Amino acid sequence: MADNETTATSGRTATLSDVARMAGVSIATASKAINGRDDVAPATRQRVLDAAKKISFTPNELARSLINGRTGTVGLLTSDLEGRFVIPILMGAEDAFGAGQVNVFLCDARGDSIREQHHLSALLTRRVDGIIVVGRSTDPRPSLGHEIPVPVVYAYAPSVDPTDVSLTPDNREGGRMAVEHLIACGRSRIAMITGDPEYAAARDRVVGVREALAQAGLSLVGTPMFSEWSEHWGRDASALLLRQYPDIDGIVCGSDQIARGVLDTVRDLGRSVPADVAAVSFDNWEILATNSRPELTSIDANLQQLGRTAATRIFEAIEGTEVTPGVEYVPGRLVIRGSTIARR
Amino acid sequence: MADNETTATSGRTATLSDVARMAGVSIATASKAINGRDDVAPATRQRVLDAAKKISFTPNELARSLINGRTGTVGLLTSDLEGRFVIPILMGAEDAFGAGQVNVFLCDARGDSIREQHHLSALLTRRVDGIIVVGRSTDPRPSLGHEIPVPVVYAYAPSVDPTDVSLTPDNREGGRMAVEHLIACGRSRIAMITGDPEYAAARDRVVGVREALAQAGLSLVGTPMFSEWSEHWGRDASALLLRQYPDIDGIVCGSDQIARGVLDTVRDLGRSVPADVAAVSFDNWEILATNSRPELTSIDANLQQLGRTAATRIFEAIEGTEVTPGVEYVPGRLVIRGSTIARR
DNA sequence: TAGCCTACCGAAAGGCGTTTCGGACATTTC
DNA sequence: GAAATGTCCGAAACGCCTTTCGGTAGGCTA
Repeated sequence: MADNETTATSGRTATLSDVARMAGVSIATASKAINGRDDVAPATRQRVLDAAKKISFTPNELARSLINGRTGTVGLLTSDLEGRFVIPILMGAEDAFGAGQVNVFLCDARGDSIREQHHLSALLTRRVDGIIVVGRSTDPRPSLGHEIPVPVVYAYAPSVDPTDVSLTPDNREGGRMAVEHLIACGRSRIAMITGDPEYAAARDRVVGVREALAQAGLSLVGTPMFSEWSEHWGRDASALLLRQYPDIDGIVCGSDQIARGVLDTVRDLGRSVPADVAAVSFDNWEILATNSRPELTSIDANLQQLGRTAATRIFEAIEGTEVTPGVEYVPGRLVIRGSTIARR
Repeated sequence: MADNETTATSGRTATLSDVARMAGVSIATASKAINGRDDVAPATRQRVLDAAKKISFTPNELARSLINGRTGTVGLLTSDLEGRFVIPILMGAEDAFGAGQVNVFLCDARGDSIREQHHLSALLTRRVDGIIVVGRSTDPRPSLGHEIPVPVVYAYAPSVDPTDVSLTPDNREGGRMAVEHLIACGRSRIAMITGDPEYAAARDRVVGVREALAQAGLSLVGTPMFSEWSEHWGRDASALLLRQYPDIDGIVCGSDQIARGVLDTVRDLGRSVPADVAAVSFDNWEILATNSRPELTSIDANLQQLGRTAATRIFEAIEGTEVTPGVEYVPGRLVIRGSTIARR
């Protein structure tokens, strides 16, 4: 009677030995039966499985991990306060790993390197199989170093160390895409308004813009306007620009925010978008891009793809495949909306 | 010679027995020395600590967890595709747990209950100490049930089951706060434009708005305008409203997006914000609220606080403290900006 | 019938720590 | 000088599972 309490709710969660006892087999056999290994008679296996189901047994991953040295977990170390980049990257990683196969520890370092270090050691102590580091801009960031016993991939912000593995959006190619699209829309008097020149993203996109223009035998109208990533600057800069060069028919905006400011000003000046002036921007931040009038044509950085690739790289490194170090540039994707092509 | 390879880079990460061997003590003593327990002579302890540092030993959390039954991990199960709610909640939780003490598994169910179930069992198999479930709206969501062997707290979206522990923003109180602020700003002809009436958030806020108005001897101008959470609707609804009731001097907007539409229309109609019409909105989504002209006065849902509280509840439940079930309403916070008070 | 294979099962080691408990030795106390 | 007390350390069990390896029983061959 005392020992008859073999039901599910006995003490805490069921263990393998509970199952074994219930099925009248040894622990070893129970393990083999549950894991689908041979050397178990069909009838025995069924008995074990029934018992397992009855007490809703789930194997303890910790013990498993302890044995095979793999935890099936990955750390995502971010400094992206808003989660704007990290969430798509997380989703991409989950996709690549296969949902439920791998779980992700998300740690927010909040731009504080002490906190980052703290989280890093916590992740290592938990024996994650790999680490993805997500920066908050596309500017290169310090490396975590090479003392880390698991593979590390830098996403969004590349590592300054060329021997690390980094993935970052291809801003230069993005600039080219923007211009090529404007040209395809029949524009030729193209200007550029962008954000803080301290940002590599701002500078790289200008480079791409210039390249594409040159390739088409054109050049930028005026100089690229650098200042800050705000609607305010978009408004001010476009006012300046359109006053000085009234014949502008296309504007590349460094971000969706800037583009929204530009749209406001263009409308205030009595011009129409896209009929008179077409605008392309960057980021494709849905909340901004699809709520303006007209909606914004924007270059999406393909972050989910970036996350998938990051996860794949981690995977490869874990499997022992040689991963070539360096920065890999992930191409963006042009999302066409009303700011360049009038809806019918 | 063969066994002299006791340096850090021998095989893989160092284990406790490496430390013990190096310090010339037993594993038990090494453990005690490192964990600061008594029964170790100061000199011995130092020897062990030196050895540990030398080979940069970090205890394997998995083995630890296996012993004491606590993993120091928490699952954050979200359906919030954009990460708009989940990130502040994550940060709040990290704060409450103490950075590095507890790590958070972030799982994105993407609104798919199959995937949610998948993630849930993955979390349980990893023996998380607790689970926070984050919904994507403040509408009640299905319970995960009571079969789960660890404490569960529902954040943002409460559980439909009143015996669960839920935390959700106090939208009703938010509505009151909005109106009280408008009244304090000298407004008395107040209307409301909000989103989809299917959302509890939309309805609850209206209730609060009505209460506060009644308390001041006022009533809503017109009926609350329900439709969708978009700038577009904000524009259309405010145009309708201001045509019908030209003397409106205050508008409560159901979201920042709606408010931005309202701002556009008010300006288009030649009125000024806040001089002629003041506007208060909800969410305090920085990107929207601080980039409009004027900037938006908005009710912040205090999500970080909500995350902290959720973590605290989990903690209490883990510690065995009795947590009273039911829905706890977390008050918002009025953030005053230019849409209600002209900047000097 | 002896010998051998095969199919199935279980004992035990191992992974990495923590904790209990008892032992060895030194020091005090009467 | 014997007993009692203390200090410090180590053997071993434990947590939960996987895996190796040896053993048993039954069936088969010669």
